Amino acid sequence: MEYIQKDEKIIMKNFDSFNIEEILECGQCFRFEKIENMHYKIIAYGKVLNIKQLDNQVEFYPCNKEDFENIWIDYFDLKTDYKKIKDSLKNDEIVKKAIEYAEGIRILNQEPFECLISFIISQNNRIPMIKQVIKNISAKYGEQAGEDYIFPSLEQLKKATPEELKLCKTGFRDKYILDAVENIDKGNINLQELFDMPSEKAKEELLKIKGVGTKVADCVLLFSLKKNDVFPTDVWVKRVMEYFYFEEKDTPIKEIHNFAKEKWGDLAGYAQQYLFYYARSEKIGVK
DNA sequence: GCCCAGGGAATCG
DNA sequence: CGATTCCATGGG
Repeated sequence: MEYIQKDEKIIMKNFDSFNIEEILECGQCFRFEKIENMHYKIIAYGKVLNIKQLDNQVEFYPCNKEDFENIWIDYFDLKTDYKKIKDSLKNDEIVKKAIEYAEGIRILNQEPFECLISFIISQNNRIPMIKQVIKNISAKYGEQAGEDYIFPSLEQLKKATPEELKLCKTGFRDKYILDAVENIDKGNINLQELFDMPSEKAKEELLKIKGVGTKVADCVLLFSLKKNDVFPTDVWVKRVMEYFYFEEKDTPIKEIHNFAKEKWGDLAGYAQQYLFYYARSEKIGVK
């Protein structure tokens, strides 16, 4: 991979395994907007960024070299060798098919606080609605950046009341958001420390929060805390796993986790993303 | 009107 | 432990 700065743009060339549509539409991230085909706008790390993918290059703008190196290389996981990961996972014929369906998926490294609140909102909710609620919360508590709003910091979200959150369409999840904010504010949970803990220990910490269960915790671990061995199992992943590996029989999440851990080990999280995107796009296992 | 959504808490047994 | 029920809201 190479990149150069040209005016207000970073232009990336000679990259591998990068498809902006697949990266953003694979359900890991909610703060993006499709401008046109292969042109998206994202909001993260206090910035608004356009990503426009052409045949042999990807443009990031507005963006300078400093931001690209300090923020976006890690955000887009550009130091990770996906070719190697995919080659290893392709030993499994089913995952191989899922990978070939979306070779350009990458797992983003999102901000832990935003990721945590976002996946609390995701529970028993639909993706367009989740995006709307996060947008509402950002507009109410976050800082404005052009026509957009940055997701609020802990200090900003501390000011929220249950009544206000409900006006943002959080539904019954208002108290869960506030419990997360309170736990972090009081130092009961330190998100930064979770980076240095093994997955199981970090997960225990997240589970202290009311409204955070196995699935939400696993998403936060995988999408913001670099824990690539976890296997978030939502309705789609459960369906696709049962369909391909458990003879379409109803299978407990625990059993699916054990199966994934044994089969894919430290790459389970990547396998999950390929399977999720494939299952949701092709509606695998839906009756 | 009915069903369900990238689930989890509360309350059973 | 596992199984049920409820939770707000909106779209199909």
